[in-house]
Amino acid sequence: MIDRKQLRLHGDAMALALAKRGSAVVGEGSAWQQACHLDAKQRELKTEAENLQAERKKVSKIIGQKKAQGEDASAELAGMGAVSQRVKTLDAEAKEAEAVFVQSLLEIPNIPHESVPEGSSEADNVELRCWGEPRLDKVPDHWGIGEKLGILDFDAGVKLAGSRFSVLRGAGARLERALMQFMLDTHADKHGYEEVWVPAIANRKTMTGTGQLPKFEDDLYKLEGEDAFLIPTAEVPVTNLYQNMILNAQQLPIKHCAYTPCFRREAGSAGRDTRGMIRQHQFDKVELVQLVHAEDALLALDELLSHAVAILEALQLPYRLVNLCAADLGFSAQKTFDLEVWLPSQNTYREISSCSSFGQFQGLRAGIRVRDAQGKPQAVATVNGSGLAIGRTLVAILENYWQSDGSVLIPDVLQPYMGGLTQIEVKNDKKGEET
RNA sequence: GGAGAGGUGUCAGAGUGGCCGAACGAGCACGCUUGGAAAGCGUGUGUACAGCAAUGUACCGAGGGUUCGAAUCCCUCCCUCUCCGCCA
Repeated sequence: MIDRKQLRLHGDAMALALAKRGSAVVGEGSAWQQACHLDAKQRELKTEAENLQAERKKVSKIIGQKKAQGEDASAELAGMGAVSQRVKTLDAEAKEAEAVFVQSLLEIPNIPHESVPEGSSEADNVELRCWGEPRLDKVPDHWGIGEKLGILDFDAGVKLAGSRFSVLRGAGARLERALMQFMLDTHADKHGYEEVWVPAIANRKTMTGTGQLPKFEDDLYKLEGEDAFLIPTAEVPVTNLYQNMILNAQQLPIKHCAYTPCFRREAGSAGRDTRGMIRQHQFDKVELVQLVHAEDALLALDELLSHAVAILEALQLPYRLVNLCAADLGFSAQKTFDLEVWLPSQNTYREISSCSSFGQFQGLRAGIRVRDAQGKPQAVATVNGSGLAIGRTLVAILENYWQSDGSVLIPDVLQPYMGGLTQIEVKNDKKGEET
């Protein structure tokens, strides 16, 4: 959530910065315009209601005193009913205005940081650097590789749940688990993150705290009969661990890593990546989350990014680092670096981690604060990123470690987690017949 | 799922219509005391919004209602605990 005081004091500058995301964000009928319009109205109503309440409080006190002393209070009592009615009306109006105001505030995206490149689409994202030697020989799609090895089964996923679900078998399932363990161990033991294990279901308030709601309800799986959702990322529960808390300055930085399954409806991506494991309704991810002082946000982002990078480099997967332009920035993000892994079958880099700073945006929404030097609570800044998306990492390993005999080598660092297995061999087992 | 109890400030815990933003205590901070510490004494100690400020208003799980006036009475919902049932 953007800061309402900032909105009032520096509205024009904010509008300018927001427009980097696209003119519609601050255009006619936008939440931005509504918020600007409602701010003054909402305050006027509140002031009026408060004044009347003060009046009522004063007179009520006198009535109480008089009655206590057995005096006649009918003079004061007269007309108070009407005042009370008026208070009720005004108060209701003020509350309504406040609610609508906050609602529109919640629909305004974060303000891009000044270091975010301008742009109108993902084509304007800026490549910062590449690492590793991209493999340029002909490599089959990961689903082809996986099915030959008998470790990927998309038909089974469809049968059990529907499209965009898959089943891992044998060394594939083991590889998924190995990646999870390797990533968590690395972040917990080497990068200083405290591991947490959290629910994969979050309620509306929690979803609002990190910015998934109210705008993106269609992207979430909602639970029947309950006001709760399957989480699209561990960011949601992990960040909200500190929802409505005032932290001590010494507690920061807070660094958590967590594995969770993630659930996304992929409502807007019909037809994209329909084959394979790239875009699933359910996928595994190890997430990194940091809560820091506002002024440390961008430094923390660099640090967190290096932690995600460390996993890619340990796995010897070629990648490139991209600075997202304003138009491609997520709703809550202030600045985002994407890490894209090389997929030889597609002859391109594909996103495998997204590391963002949210500034105080989530801190303001979720009510996560820390006392400053004066003892006043200030919203914390949040930073998070994938470290990494496990399914896509598995895909990258299949393609980058594929050998022309059809087998796939296991990266050195994963072998201990695979029971010493050094490669996955082609299997010739026949599947049963579908009936 | 059934029955019961309960949700008050950092914690513990009073408060059943006005003198309650809220007792007493603990904790914490500062000061005094001390060779130093403990004890003791004193002072202070919530959040949000509006305002340059003085200050005002709101908040006793959430939302409604009754009343001139609600932490306190009524209704709805949420959550926690205990017992029973079911269950990985």
